[in-house]
Amino acid sequence: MGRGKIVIERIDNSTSRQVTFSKRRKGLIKKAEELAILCDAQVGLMIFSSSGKLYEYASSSMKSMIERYNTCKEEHQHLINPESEVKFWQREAEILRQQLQTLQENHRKLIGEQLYGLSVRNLQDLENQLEMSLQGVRMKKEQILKDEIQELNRKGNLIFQENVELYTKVFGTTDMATTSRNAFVPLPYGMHEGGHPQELIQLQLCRPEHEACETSDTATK
Amino acid sequence: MGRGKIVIERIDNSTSRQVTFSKRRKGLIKKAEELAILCDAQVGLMIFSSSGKLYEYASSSMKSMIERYNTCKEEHQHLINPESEVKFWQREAEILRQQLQTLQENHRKLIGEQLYGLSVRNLQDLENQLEMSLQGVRMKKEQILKDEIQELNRKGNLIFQENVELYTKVFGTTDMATTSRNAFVPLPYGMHEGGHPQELIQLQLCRPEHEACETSDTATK
DNA sequence: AACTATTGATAAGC
DNA sequence: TGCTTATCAATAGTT
Repeated sequence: MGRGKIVIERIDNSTSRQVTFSKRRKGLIKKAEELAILCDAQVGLMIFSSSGKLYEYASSSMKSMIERYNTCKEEHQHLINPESEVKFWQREAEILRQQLQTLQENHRKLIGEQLYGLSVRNLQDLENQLEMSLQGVRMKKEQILKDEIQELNRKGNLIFQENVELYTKVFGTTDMATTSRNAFVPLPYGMHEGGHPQELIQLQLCRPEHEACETSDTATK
Repeated sequence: MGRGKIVIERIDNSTSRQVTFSKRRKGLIKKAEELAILCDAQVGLMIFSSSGKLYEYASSSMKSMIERYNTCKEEHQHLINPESEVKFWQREAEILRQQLQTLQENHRKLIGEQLYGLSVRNLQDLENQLEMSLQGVRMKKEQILKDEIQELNRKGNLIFQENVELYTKVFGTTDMATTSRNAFVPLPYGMHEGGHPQELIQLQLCRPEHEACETSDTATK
């Protein structure tokens, strides 16, 4: 990805090696960070230049990365001294406990418990947040329902067309659509060919409470 | 560098997060290796997927990398300590990390992110939960506002009475009190003679739009 | 350090 | 997971 293709081998010219190191190191760290964020991963990266200078990136902390690495590898070969290791893990647990508590409190506030000590302003923010969330959830729900309906309609159409074909085979006519409309139950699943576009209209998503109430009201009347 | 630009933030959809993780991990390791070769650097890279699996690359060996890292950081004092203690704290941290993750996921769902893969039923529950929360928050907010108003009125009354007393002392009559009492609302802070009691009347709580709707709904039911 | 022509990486789709 | 392809991003070489 440059003006020309290059072979991956040690760059002889020390200046351009240096320049390339600088550029690629930056790119590598950027990509490491992106991976951590995008994929919710824990990434640790350490780079020693040929002159011995250390560059590092860690999505959490390099120390915890190394600890985790060691745990994972079960290589407790004292890569970090044991006493400070105990302290490290104690601190780690403390931090996690803290985070957990904060999150729990947030959660309680969010679900409307533990509202003591909040200002009107805070409550207003919370209210807005909840309304947003609610909107998101409702949109998602409606989307699923709409998709389901569309799928049902699609299947219904297929079945209807099959019916038409079968009818034709049995009676040698395509009249079925018109006759059955009068004779039997109306055609299922919003057929269109020569059919009842109105029925299709009924298969859409209504707002729950209101319309439900209204329809049942008018029905009883 | 794909079919479209993407924002660098946690990918909600777990499947595509997985896929992206796989692709980018590969790319990252490749670039790490290239950097090491091209620039004669020592590169160590460790990646934990969100599910906890470890992937690593090291131009030499990870162990030597870590040792060099520690040396570099001057964190290399070896002391002896029961390993079991370390393990205990590691387990503790792991448990906490787990809890944190669970809670975070719940939280994300609750605030309407990460709704992928939820059933209509789940979404309905979520919606109900959110509505309940919203109600709680709104009640709390109203309570605070009402309390504030009451407090203001109380203070207003006290000040008014003080004013009456002062007035009496100065003019030797309680006339002012009786006249302004005809206006029947207690006088607010720093009111002057013949003040504007109407302004106090406006200090009551109006129901916001939504709740007005909801209450009228439930009322009709 | 900039600047771009190019190559390389990868998002989306299957 | 792997393959394909249209696009975007990284960067090699140059100024």
